[in-house]
Amino acid sequence: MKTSAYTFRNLYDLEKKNTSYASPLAVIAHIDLDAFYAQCEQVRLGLKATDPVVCRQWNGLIAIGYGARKYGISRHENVASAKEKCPGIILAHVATFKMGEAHWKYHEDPDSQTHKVSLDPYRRESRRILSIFKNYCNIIEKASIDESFLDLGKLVLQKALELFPELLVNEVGFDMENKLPEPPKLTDFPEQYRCFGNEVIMITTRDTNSIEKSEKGVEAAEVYQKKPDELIESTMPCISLKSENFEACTSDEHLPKNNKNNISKANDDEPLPKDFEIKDWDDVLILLASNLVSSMRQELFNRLGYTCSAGIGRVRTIAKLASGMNKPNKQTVVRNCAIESFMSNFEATDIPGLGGKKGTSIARILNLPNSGSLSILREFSLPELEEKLHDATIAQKLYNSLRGLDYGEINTRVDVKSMQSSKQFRPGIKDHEIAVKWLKVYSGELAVRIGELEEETGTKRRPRVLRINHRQFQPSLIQRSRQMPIPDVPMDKLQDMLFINSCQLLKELEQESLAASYGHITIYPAALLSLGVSNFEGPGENGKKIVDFFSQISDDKLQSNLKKDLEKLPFETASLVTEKQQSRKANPKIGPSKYLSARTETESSLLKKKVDPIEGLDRFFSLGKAEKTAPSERKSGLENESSNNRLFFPCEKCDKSIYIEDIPEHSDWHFAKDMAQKQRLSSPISLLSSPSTFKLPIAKQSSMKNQELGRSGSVKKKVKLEKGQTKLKF
DNA sequence: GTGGATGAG
DNA sequence: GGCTCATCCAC
Repeated sequence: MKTSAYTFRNLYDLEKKNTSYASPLAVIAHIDLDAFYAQCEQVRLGLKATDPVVCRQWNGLIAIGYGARKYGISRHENVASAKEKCPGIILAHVATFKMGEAHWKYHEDPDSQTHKVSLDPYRRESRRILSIFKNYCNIIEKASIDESFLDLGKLVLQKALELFPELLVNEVGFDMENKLPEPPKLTDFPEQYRCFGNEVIMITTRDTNSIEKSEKGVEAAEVYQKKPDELIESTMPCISLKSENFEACTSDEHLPKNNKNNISKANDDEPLPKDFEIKDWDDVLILLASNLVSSMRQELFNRLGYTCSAGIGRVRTIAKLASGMNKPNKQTVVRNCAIESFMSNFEATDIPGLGGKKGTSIARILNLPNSGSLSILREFSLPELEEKLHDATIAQKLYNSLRGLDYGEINTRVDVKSMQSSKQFRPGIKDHEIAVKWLKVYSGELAVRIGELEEETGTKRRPRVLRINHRQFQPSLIQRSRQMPIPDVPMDKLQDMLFINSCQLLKELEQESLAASYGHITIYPAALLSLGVSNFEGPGENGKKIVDFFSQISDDKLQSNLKKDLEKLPFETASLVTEKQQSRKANPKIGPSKYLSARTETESSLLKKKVDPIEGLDRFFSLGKAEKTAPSERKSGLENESSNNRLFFPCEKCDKSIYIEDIPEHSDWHFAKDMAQKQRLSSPISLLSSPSTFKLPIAKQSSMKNQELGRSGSVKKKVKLEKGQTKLKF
């Protein structure tokens, strides 16, 4: 009688979140929505999965539905060639913001000149989908908008204990290091679980039939595919959910057919492969897991109409690679005994995190072939890898990955670290004014998303850093960004605060460019303008990235390693460094460090005087709450736009009308005046009510009436104060 | 902290 | 290949 290779400890480790993923009996699933954006559009438009739907962004295609792939349409194609291949193609354009409008919408004929892409609909669907999975499994990590990892350990353990009472531990003082009892035969298995579920492809091995690779101890993979109609009824833990009103697609032949009325006992006519044999308890667990995932996918489809592909295996890497193997609408199960042969299907660069330069560097250092690299890689011993890669940690991780031993936790909460709203411009943005309008759109989008994040997590989470980024191709490729701290403001003021500060950052970019080029060239035409927030503060610091197991490999490290291996590299590296240094020197007047020190100085001096940023901002925005005027008449620059479509405020101090994007600067000017301080280059909006201004009595302010506007010299249109408009207190 | 680079889809 | 998003890392 043979016993299990696993211990009771291994099994019961599955019970707890912080040990389950590390058990050799761990069961991890990776779920990946099929052609997600395209499928979202297909569902939104009430189409069938077989319809040729593509998701379009301007004239490019960003997702090709599987119905359209039949026509040979792929990414990297434009609308014209897609139409050619498939005249009946359904081109669904992504939702867009129209310049100047606060909310995205599915515009009829969006123009990249006047519209900006919004991915919000997909984020929303992503959340709905995830919430379905969460009803089954609470250890779930959202890896991206269309991917998630699940730790199924606890669920399959529960099921296994229910089905196989011999696994229960009743004795006091039982030694958990004892081996598990002999695993059940397939025939001992309850009939309903004697399959893997719907549309499952099992990666297994066959002892009897080992081919050439067997000499290296690698078994040949055998692929077994279940037929689509073999879905079984799940008795897995599942909260009963009321069905939603999705009706399309249910008749589609490509999709799972069954619902509660149409369940077949799976194994009646089509059992598991004849030579499938439960080798050990890991097979039992993965069988249960596969059934569970099948049910989850089924429920997702029944309720929301989405299909997905899934991979199931011992670790994240395996699950991830497996989910990509068979698409769409299939799940791939990798038994532990098949890991080695399974991995041989891939290249080193297929391993998550090694897809780019890092993987290439490693391949070069280790002299890996273009194909079959993973098998070769596995021939390196750990010490060899350590020696060649000059990094024990990386070597270990790589070594483990190749063998499916790279146990990684499933992080229930992956904290968002940054958000960004950006857009590229084909003919570049031509001037400041247009740029400001886009900043308005960006800040609106970001504010909404920050709000959604807080709603979703139920906790207050705010970004602390605001960053603007710009790129231009004339005269050469120039890319610059500027950032500043974000003050804490109430949610309803977030958008305006972001907007005003982003305008300030834009000005800094413009000035820097001006200074750098002796006044002749500005940042326009701008080929890219983006606004991002980062450094979220709030609860939780357990964020771990999904893909990047190899993030610690610094390029420099790899470069220096390459240096040691390849003689010629040092020259390249050296010349690169020189170029960088030179480009910095080309801008001697206003270097980043100067900005940095100037701003820091200003801030700290203000902070010393204990200016409350929130109070300051409240004051700044107080006009929006003015009760003296009727709501209908109340007008502020924030809600009202002047004839030329620019937002403006009247300044109480000098009675001039100031465009909103100029407010920070204008305020700066007053501040500078008051403080007799010239150095100031920028300040976040929270500091607008600088100490002196903040306390200035009205009378004193009027004495500044005739002062000229700020240093930039740009022309400010004077606008008459409208009826009922409150004066703005700077 | 700031700015640039990289990875992924 | 263009576009968008997110994160990491050197300075």
